[in-house]
Amino acid sequence: MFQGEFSNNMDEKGRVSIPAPFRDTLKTHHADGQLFITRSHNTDCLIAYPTREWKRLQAAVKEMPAKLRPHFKRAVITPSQLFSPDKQGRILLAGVLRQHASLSRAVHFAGTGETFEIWDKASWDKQLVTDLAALQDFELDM
Amino acid sequence: MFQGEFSNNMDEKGRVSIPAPFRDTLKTHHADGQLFITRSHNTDCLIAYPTREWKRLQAAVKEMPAKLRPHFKRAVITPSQLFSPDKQGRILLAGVLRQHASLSRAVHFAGTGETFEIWDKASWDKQLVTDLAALQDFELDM
DNA sequence: GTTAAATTCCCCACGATTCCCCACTAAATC
DNA sequence: GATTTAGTGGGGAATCGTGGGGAATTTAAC
Repeated sequence: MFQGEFSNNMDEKGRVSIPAPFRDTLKTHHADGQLFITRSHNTDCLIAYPTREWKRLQAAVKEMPAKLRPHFKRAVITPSQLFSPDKQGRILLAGVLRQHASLSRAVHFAGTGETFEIWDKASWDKQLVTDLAALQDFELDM
Repeated sequence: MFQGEFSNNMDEKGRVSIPAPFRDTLKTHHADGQLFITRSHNTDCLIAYPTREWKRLQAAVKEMPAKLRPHFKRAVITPSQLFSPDKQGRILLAGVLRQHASLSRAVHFAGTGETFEIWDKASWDKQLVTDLAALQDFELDM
């Protein structure tokens, strides 16, 4: 499980450390240790899928409304890149992906269970304000 | 049952002791002794869920209005941190959580039955004034 | 095709943080 | 008053994030 929030800094070369807890789950639960990273189709962030989840996504694409499929393929499947963290646990995010999430220096990692998201810290903070505002009057009954 | 109020001090390293009575109930009523700690979605405090209650929360997320779900996931589920108190019964809260509750030194623990809340002492005191004011003209009939 | 420049990859190194253990003090219990 | 328990502090080892150097590879330029 990918859980928790972590902020790391991207250096001048464009390298960012994957948070250690995420590396651990990747290593222990996902044999090949590889990550497919692509853009989110409806938020300003990137989503990292371990191989198993990436396959599930591809299966889901086949099930989605035919009209949306080409859009989704171009927007999400095509720009995806395969990563394996280097010995220091870092990845090098380049070009298209970095731009889509407006990544500059402060990079925010957010665990979402089977995958995790990669945000620019400022964007995340902004999003969080919106989230909390939307929940202000919500009462959870359990 | 988590019941009562307790104040402990966070040290320079960011460690806080869980009040002994809470540790006891955790140990006797919750086999794994683990705590999920996360943001409260509508108050300036943190909420600690034993595993069983955490599962109930996750079930509740599936039942909540679809519009709110992504907000709730980002604001509450993602930042959650899993703890098992160390040998001294302390935990080390991550920056994100510490900030949400504005925790500095005096940390206030408030039992709420199946879960308990973690407040900055000053915020708690302030909240209490509001609570009492709101109840000023209320007559309880029972 | 050859050379130059830029990029990427791999390794080492430093500083900060975190984790784990031990110790002290004050309060509670017997 | 002696003994246990709770909260707090600190030291040292290990881990993590981050910067930088240099080799290797790719890309661009002539």
